Amino acid sequence: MSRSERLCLIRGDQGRTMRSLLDRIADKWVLSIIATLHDGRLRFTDLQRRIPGISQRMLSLNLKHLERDGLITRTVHAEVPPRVEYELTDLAESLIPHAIALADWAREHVPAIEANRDAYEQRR
Amino acid sequence: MSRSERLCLIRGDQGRTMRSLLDRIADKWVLSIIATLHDGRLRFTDLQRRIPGISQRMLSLNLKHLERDGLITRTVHAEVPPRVEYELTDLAESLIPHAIALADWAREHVPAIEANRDAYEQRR
DNA sequence: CTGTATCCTTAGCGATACTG
DNA sequence: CAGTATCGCTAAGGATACAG
Repeated sequence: MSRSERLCLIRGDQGRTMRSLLDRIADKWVLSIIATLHDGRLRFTDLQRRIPGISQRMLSLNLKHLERDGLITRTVHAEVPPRVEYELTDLAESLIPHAIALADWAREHVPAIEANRDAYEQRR
Repeated sequence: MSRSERLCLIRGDQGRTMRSLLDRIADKWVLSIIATLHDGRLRFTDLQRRIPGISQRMLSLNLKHLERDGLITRTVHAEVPPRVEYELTDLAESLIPHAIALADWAREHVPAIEANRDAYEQRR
């Protein structure tokens, strides 16, 4: 498949698929949650402690969305007090290399972007 | 650099850089603009015509942001009527392979995600 | 042709309080 | 412990009108 054919997926009506993905992973907290769960299975409170700044509400909402999309599993243990554990699915794992690739690009190039931005602000 | 070190860039305070990138490229229209400009230099109206649904306001705003960040160049030709052309910088070009990689992942896996979502909605 | 300004509605999200 | 419910603020974004 040609480069431009593959690019087509990014835009127009064909871009629905790509948008669907971006809408999911670009949420403010989603990548933090996925990266944190990459360490292994964790329960609600552990996640909240490991992700500084996230509210209970946002953690709950995002976990539900990720579960709905099949990116994490939610396991309830029949205990008192309740214990609920979250874990990445293979689907989510397969996304991690791409996240890392993007992170690498960011590490290399974002400083240049921020320099451009600062210079731009100076000029006005 | 280890996998978990590279993942660290995604979360917590170290994640500023990654967020900065995501905040840019995950905007509703940014990837469409970049993909469209990948065909070559284009002027304002051409861009608007090739990106269905984008409003004049959003195109203008996004182009300004992308220029500010050094991802596109803006060239004004001294003519009447005015002609302004936009073009990707090398910085933006270096991002394209990653966008394509993500698009490929989306093409392969988003159908599964949407199937999961539908099944989930059925259950409730 | 290439934008900017203004208005307005909606979506995201944090804070807080409450529940099984 | 693991959430849900409610409220209120803010910012994103579309529509429209206007301007250089």
